[in-house]
Amino acid sequence: MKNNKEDRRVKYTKMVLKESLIDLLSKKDISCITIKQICEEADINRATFYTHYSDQFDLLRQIEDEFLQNVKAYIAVFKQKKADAILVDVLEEIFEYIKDNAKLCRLLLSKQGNLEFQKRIMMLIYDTNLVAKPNESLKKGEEEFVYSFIITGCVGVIHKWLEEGMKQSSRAMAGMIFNSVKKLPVTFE
Amino acid sequence: MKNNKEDRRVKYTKMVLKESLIDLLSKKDISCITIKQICEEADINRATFYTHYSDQFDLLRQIEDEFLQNVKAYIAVFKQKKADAILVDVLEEIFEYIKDNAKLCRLLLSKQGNLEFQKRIMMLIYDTNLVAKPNESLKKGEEEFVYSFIITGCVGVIHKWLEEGMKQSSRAMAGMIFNSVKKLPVTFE
DNA sequence: TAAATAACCGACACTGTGTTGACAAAGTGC
DNA sequence: GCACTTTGTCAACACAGTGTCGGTTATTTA
Repeated sequence: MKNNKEDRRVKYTKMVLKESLIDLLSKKDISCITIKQICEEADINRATFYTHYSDQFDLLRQIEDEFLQNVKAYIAVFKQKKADAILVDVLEEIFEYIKDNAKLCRLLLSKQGNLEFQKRIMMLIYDTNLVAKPNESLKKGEEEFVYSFIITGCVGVIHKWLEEGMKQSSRAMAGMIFNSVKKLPVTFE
Repeated sequence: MKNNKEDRRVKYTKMVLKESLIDLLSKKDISCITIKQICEEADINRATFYTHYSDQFDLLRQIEDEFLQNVKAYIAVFKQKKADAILVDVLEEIFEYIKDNAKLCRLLLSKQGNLEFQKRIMMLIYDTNLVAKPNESLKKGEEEFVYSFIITGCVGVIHKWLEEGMKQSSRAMAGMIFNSVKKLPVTFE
């Protein structure tokens, strides 16, 4: 029985296919990449590709899944380690993580990247309770929009930061976001 | 001589091709749409498509161009008509315009839509001088990020509003944005 | 009405797709 | 070690869509 563990061969195949796609994505748009190309680059038979993924988009989706899973785990560990960490510290930590994974982040947020990924990031931040529910000063219904405003705003800033080569320090970025957001009618944990 | 005017046949062909693509986009992702489908739906010969556009993406790009051009002209007219209009009024007007063109807006900002379009909207707003340069309370270099934060934040809110069926009035949305943004360290015209 | 322009049509070679069945190689449980 | 299962490989297949031809027909404009 193989239980929860994946076959080593499968692991290898998936790994090289992912690497291959990421490599190709830095050169061209996802919709211009053919399955044939991915397989040639990875030196994997085309038929094998189809046993794991339905198409390029499915493969990309799973790369996204993995990335988001990592971020989630990372934040969880950090919050556990420093239970009393204030928001600006958490933000700095997130910017550090992005810096460490700059290549992949830049790809997933590239101009060809779709808005669906942005939305998934929003859901993730929502799940981690990083930002608390907006306070009672807002009318009912409004808080959702302010929340949306903040998260997409943050993603936009991160995008810009990445595109321009991360010249600012993680601390500076965290401070900037913190200062902007604290003025808006929401509270933080 | 045809000078500046376009042949009626060309006009018609381009029009039906655009309509066809917009129609198909509401059903599936741009990269799943074939040129053959677009032409069948528009009842235009496939060879004719190639005399005007290089591929689906080129056609979509030109749809975006046209839309952005309209928005720009619209804002210009409004600002001229009411030279002393304050920001919240301009915002309301923009939300009204979006409402009137909800179908197309929703498509261009759909989850399959790419971030490139978001960027183009940002540039447009920048060009119209709707939001003035951030004030001197910010360190040099920071203002660009705050600006980016606001615009992407706004686009996110508009996206959410459209996706959820525009239940709030244009005035309410304008007020919400206005109240959020005025707290951030920027000035407005 | 005549010349110019644009769309239509059928055909072409070409590339990528998704699936199949037979076979080889690697991993698993005993 | 062994038998058994899983996985990857390979060649071949029919099929879709692509981009590009010339030749023809229809429409527009002057």
